[in-house]
Amino acid sequence: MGLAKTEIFTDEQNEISLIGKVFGHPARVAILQQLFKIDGCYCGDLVHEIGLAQPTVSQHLKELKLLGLIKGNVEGTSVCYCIHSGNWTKMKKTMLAFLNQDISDKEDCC
Amino acid sequence: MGLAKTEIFTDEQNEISLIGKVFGHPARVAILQQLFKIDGCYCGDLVHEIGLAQPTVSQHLKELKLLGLIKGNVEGTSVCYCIHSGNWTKMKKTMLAFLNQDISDKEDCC
DNA sequence: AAAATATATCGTAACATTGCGATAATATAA
DNA sequence: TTATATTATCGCAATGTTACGATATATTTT
Repeated sequence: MGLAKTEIFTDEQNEISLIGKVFGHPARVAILQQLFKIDGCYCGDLVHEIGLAQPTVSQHLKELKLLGLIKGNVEGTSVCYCIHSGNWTKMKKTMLAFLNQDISDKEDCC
Repeated sequence: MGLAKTEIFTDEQNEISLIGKVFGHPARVAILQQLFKIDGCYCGDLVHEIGLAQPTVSQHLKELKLLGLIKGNVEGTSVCYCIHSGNWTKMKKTMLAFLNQDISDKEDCC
């Protein structure tokens, strides 16, 4: 089917899975790392940096924008991209809560 | 194509994307949360807990095992599952490094 | 041994994702 | 206005994912 049954899961579980999905492709990870590295707007040639065709990169940018992790601002003929710091922080909070679930000190039981 | 070009990305980027992928389905998130909640082995009816068919749950468990986040131990006719705490910690380290990339204090530029 | 129980694997249908060529849209420059 | 430059969208082929019925496997019980 290829279609997750989201209706049987909690909002939190679905939200985490959406975040997971967007991190689930190395190109999107690379784009985010690049935007952090630049530490500002990246108006340039992300296509050249990433190494995929322009329509492909554009599509990945769209998914990052859709989840709100990045912003894009038209500036002349090009578009400047940067991390949406507020949404990044929110996302981080959600993921940290999930990742930091306590692991008991006892030995792994199996 | 449906096939990520992993060879053009760094090991770190690919690793993060594999982690993202496994978190990219609410059922797998739910399974992990359940295993944390129980805080020990879960030999029981994860199928009933999750609400998907038994082969489907088994398949999700397999993917979690493949990434090393859980362990399964045969115990009689059933199998006990628990978090692989060592690998969870390693995974967490990787994800935290990615999530905690510094966001500059200046306003979002775009 | 046969039945019961629990989990894994196989096969497959439905849907999603990835990648890119072609092309559209938008803005600047000549 | 026409050319140039940059990004977005469309369309499609190849591959991946999800879900589950059917069935296999393995262990315990009777």
